[in-house]
Amino acid sequence: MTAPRGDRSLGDRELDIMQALWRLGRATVSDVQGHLREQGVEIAYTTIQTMLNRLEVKGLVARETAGKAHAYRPLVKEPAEVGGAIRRLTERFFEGSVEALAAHLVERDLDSEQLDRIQALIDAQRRREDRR
Amino acid sequence: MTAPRGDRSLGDRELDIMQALWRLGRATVSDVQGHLREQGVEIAYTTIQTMLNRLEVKGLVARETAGKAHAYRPLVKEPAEVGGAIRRLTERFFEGSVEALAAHLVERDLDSEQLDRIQALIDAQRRREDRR
DNA sequence: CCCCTCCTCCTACTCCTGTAGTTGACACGC
DNA sequence: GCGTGTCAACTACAGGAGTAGGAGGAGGGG
Repeated sequence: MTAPRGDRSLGDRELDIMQALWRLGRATVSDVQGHLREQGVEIAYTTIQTMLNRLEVKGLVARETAGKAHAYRPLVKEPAEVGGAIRRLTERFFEGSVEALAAHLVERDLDSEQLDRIQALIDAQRRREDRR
Repeated sequence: MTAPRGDRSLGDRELDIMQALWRLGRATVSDVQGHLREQGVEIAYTTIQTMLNRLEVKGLVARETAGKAHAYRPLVKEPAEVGGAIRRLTERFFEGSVEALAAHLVERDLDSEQLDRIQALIDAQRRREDRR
């Protein structure tokens, strides 16, 4: 009787690595390590290797044998993960309503300059939609 | 050399339980179980008890011996957790910018009716801020 | 007075994440 | 040919989340 799990999002480190792959497009373990190092994140080579292999098992990245080192390629797109993360957040705290999240941001997290810019975005967005 | 961890948010079930407490205010194990059952979530009594006790150790809930059964009370407010969740999301995917998250919602997730309502909220918010 | 029910407390086990060492293959420079 | 460095593959392990069983106490109903 153990947790079947299923929905579960990625862990922090897994996301670090996925993000490196999203930026790099296609990368070896060293590439990922180098990228993370630039971000100030230091992880052992073998750790990254382990994570990448586990991500492959989960079907989130593909491995291509390229010469000596393997190259890994993300199979899910970043937007999908962003969407998933937003969905989880809204389901958890806003009864699944993205609008309620947006309302929360407007009321709590954004200052008036930011509101101005969001305002402009809304206008632009509406023009886009009208045109269609 | 193990993960010191530290930032990590709550797990899914822990959040289920915290949310039950936020709704109920103060509740026994049975109360929580009943509430979760209404939400269609079925967890064993002792499981909830274990989670609550662990949450107490973490300092997220307080336990009060009330008659026969213990009563648990949330020590963190829901808004704080919502804020934390939003912060984590933005840090992860939007370089820490809440505004970028808002922009994402406007551009991807909200339809024009929702934009209308958000628009109205922005206006209201701005009036509130002007007054100050 | 005994049994049933409800609760607490303790214990245990699995899976997943995060971290990394070890080992062995292989290529390259000298 | 031999060291040296780079990789892949395998192995290991700690800690947290999630799940729950079983022992034992306390109280109410018959």
